[in-house]
Amino acid sequence: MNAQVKVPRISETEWEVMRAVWAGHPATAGEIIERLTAADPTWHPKTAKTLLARLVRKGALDYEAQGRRYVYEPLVSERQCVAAASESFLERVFGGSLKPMLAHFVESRRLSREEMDELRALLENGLSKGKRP
Amino acid sequence: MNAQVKVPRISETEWEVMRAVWAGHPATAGEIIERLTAADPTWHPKTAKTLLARLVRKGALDYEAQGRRYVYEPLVSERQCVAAASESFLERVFGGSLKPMLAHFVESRRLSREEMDELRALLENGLSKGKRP
DNA sequence: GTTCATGGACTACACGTGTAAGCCAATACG
DNA sequence: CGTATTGGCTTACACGTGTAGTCCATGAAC
Repeated sequence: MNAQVKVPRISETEWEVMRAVWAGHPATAGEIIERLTAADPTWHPKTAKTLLARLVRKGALDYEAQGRRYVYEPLVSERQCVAAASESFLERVFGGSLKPMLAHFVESRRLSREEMDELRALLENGLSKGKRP
Repeated sequence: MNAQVKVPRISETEWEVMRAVWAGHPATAGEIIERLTAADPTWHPKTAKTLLARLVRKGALDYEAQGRRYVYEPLVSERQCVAAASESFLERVFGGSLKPMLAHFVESRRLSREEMDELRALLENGLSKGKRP
C-alpha cells in the first residue's frame, strides 16, 4: 500500500485546490469550487477549473465522466503530499536539520498549555510505541 | 533591531545562494560561488551570478563596489527569511495549524533520544518562561 | 423545439524561475 | 604596452504559475 508514487510538484495555489478535493471525494468541479469560494470568496471558477485541469495533467488528480460533468478524485494522498512538501521545505529552509526547525516553530509561535502537553505526549509515544495506524 | 522589513519571496535556488551569503559576509561573488560549488559542484558561476543580481533586485542582498568587484551583504536576515518561509509553508501545507505540523515531523522522522529530550526541554522552557511583551 | 445556462476544452498572457551565453571593461601577466 | 582573463551587465529562453477569457456542446427551461 506504499507504492511510493512520485508526488508531482504542487504549487501554492494548487494546494488549495487539492485540499478542497481531499476534503471529500469524489467531487465535481462545482463542489470543489464551492468549497474553495467558501474558504475564500475571491476564487474565480474559471481559475479553479484551470487548476483542476493542470492537476489532472500533473497526475495529482484523476477524473471520471459522470454524464456531462466530471467527478475528481485525488491520485496522491494528502499524507504523501504533506510528506513531500515537508521534506522539501525542511531541506530548503533548514538545510535538512529537523531539530532547528522544530525549535523554530516551538519558539516562534506560542503554544497553548494543551498543545504543549499533547506534543509532549507525542514525543513520549513516538519513541516507545512507534506504531503507525 | 526589529524593523520587520518586508521579506522578499526567495525561491528554492535563491535560498541556496542566500545561505551561502549568510554563511559569512560581506563576501565577493567569487567567494559565494566557491561556497556554492563546494556544497554542490554542479553550480555554474554564471547561474550564481544571475541569482545574485536577482536577489539584489529583489532587495534581499545589497552590494558595495570594492575596486572592480562587489562584496555582497544580506539585507534580510536568515531569521526573517526562515520565519517568513515557515509561516508560508505552515499555511500552505497544514492550513496554518501548528500542532499537526509538529506531529507530522515528530512522527515522520525518527528523533534520537537526545533530540527528543532537547525538544522536550524546549517545550518546558517555552512555557515557564513565556515572556511575552 | 428553440433558447439559455452550465461545464469542459482551448487559448492567452504576464511575471517568476532555472539555466546560461554574449559582451565589455579593467586588471594581471608577460 | 598588448593580451588574456576575470568579473559584472545584458540578453535569452523555455517552462511554471496565477489569473482568466472564449468557444462549443449538452442538458434544462419554456
